[in-house]
Amino acid sequence: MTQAHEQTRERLLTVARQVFSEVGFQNATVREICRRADANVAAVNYHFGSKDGLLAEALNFAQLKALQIENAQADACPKVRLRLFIHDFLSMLLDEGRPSSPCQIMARELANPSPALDQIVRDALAPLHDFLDQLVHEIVGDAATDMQRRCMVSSIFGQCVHYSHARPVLQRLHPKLCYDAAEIAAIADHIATFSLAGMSGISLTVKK
Amino acid sequence: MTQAHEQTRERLLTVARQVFSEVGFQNATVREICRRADANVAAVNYHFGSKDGLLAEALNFAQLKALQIENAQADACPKVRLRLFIHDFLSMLLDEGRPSSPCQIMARELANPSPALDQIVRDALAPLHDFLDQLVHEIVGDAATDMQRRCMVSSIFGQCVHYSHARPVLQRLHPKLCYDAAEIAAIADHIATFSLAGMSGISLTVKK
Amino acid sequence: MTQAHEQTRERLLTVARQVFSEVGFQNATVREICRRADANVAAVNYHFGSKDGLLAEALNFAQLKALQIENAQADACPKVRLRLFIHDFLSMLLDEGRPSSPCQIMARELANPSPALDQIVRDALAPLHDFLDQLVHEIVGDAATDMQRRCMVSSIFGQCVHYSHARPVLQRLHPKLCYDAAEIAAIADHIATFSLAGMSGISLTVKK
Amino acid sequence: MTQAHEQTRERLLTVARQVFSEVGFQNATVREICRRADANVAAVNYHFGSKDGLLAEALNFAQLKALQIENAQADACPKVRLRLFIHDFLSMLLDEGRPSSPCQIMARELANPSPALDQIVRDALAPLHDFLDQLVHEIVGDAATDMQRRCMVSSIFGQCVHYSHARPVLQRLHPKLCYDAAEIAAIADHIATFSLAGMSGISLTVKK
DNA sequence: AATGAATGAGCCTTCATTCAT
DNA sequence: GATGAATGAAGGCTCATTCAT
Repeated sequence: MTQAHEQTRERLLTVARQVFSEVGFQNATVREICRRADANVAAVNYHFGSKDGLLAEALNFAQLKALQIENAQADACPKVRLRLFIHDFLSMLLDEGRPSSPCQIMARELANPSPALDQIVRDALAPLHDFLDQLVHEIVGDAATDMQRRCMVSSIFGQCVHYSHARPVLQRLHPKLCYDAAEIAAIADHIATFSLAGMSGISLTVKK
Repeated sequence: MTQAHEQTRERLLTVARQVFSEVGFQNATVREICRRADANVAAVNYHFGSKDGLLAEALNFAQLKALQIENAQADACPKVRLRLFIHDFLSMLLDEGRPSSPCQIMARELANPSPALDQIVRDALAPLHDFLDQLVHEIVGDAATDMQRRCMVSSIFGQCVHYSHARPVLQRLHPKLCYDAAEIAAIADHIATFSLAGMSGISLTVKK
Repeated sequence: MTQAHEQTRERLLTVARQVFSEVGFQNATVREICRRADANVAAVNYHFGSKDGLLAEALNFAQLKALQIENAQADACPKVRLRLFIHDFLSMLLDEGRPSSPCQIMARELANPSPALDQIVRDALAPLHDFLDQLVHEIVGDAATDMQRRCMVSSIFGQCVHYSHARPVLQRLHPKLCYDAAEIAAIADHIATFSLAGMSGISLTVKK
Repeated sequence: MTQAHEQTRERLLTVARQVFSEVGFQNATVREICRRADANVAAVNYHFGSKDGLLAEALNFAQLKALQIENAQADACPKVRLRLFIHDFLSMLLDEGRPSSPCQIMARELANPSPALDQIVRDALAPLHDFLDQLVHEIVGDAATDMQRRCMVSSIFGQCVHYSHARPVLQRLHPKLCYDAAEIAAIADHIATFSLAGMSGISLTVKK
């Protein structure tokens, strides 16, 4: 029955995203994923060929791409669009309510040269960097060089990802920390204001 | 001869720092470390009790602490001191010439709650955050709230660490990338200028 | 096929009982058990979770319990029942033809506080001591104190177990020794006669 | 300095007897013995060639032999001498105050075909069985066959050793159990009375 | 003579993967 | 098509023993 087949497959993907987000790809075990998906131990290899194959399928960046398209088409000035994008991207990275966005897995695997890094770069990071570069370009104009814009993009992206990476540390430093909607909005607001001022500061420096 | 003992021990620590930096603590195997250090498989357990013990010893943050003390005593205005610190910290994180600074391991383990994360937070991250918070305080004065300063610290720290984390990604995006002294100086300069302007922008916002 | 599963499981249990009987739990290696059972090294952990788990399963005292129930319901005077029980119990302990009765493992682990000693005491030794105490009570009546009956039980039990424990020694002292059915019957007869007379002797002493 | 040499050697033997008594030969580690004896890790191999060699030296049955000679020369009837011997032997086996008598090690290694079993049989068990056989012969005369006397010896010896073997079990069954002098005397008394009556019972049976 | 650093075989266990059914 | 029993490589660790000093 092809329907049951598809259901198992989807259940595996959903569970895999959760588990990969929680403990990382390496720490995740195929057994645990299959157990939680109420599937056979061999199901992962059967449906996806291998654990690596499961990761590759689990990393679906459709939402992230949609975000960029929607943002690019938004009827707002570039600065506001950046502010909006940071908020939406941070939500994907931090919101515990989300169904374990592939972005959270991406963040985890960023620093751990995982078997899927090439794919992640190709499908998510390169487009995302291009998108941000374009947005930054619209904001700072031609005042900044390519290299400078590239650094600004890294600064913005780095700040966002840091809150995902450093969550275990930040929770130790500030035990009250809890990534609810209000907190995420506050962080996004900070990063946006900080970054817009930062970009502006560098543009001014350049003009001199 | 106690010298041979110490030499083996140091060789193990040096190799361990390299391997931990390269592949992370979890992926590192005791066998590989001993092989590269030209020591017996049991050497790690003999000298450090366990793989965890080796990690604990490998994480020596003396250099990082010295950096903070030196910086605090420097005869320069806070903004210049921040600029200097960012440069020195980035050097620890990125310079491939360094003997695999414990800071590089720290960066790797940031997001991977390793067995030594509590130690890392206690010995390195908490003091470092306090140090940066103080420095930011000197720069922005009382214009910013505690919460705002905390966010500024995360923004600065996050940008720095990102260049360490995302190295595999950035090298794929920009194949020419090479963290030599000049490149590190340029990055440090960017982060400092960006952040000082960012802090200033937030302070102004507050005053309104 | 679940049959293959069960067959492997049973083969492992059978071999494990043999090996544990031969060399003791600590000296037994999982590798040797799996090798003899013609199974993979990981089979023990797969089927029983751990070496300890294998021991726990190998210790099945159903036969020993059945022996007690059957004996308690036998239509014979207490003295005859004791004689019968000693014979049956000794058979379990000594008969080389038996599939390495769990009782033989029990005897080995008696003095070696193994991870399963609590289980052994709970499931086998405590009920067995209670059973013997009851039987002794029927034989000597109220002439003996609780403490005296307890000592009688230890004397009976100790004699039986000794032939299991000391087998390596006795075979060195008396090279012709061979625990065949006739020999076991002779030993059981001796222990029973010796013990009945011993109990009687103590009861008489008490009355004085 | 030969004196220090001898002192280390003796300290190792003393500690080894304690450790072997406590945890058994197999569970004992050379490191632990050397640590407690305040000696070098290599001391055992240096002084005794190997761990097995240490066991061989630790097993000194002089006390046990002295006991037998003294008992044989005692001015008392055979039955009283048996009673005395059982008491003295039990003291060696159970008294925690004693400097870890080699007999306690012997009891532990009885059932565990240890590398020193041949030596134990030759030096301790064979003479001891001969001694008991002689004593039993004096008590029952020629009424019992060789085989019967052999069984009587095993019954007596088995009862004694059982209290040593089964200590971990007996302490679980009767938590108040504590082998002090009074308790040991009581147990010895029981075994003696029980055994004398048992021997007598068998002798009578024979005559029929 | 005596040390202690170093050895390497071996232990139990975990895990992604395979294959007969 | 789908299962789950079975696989085997590899991991961290322990321990008696060795050998240069």
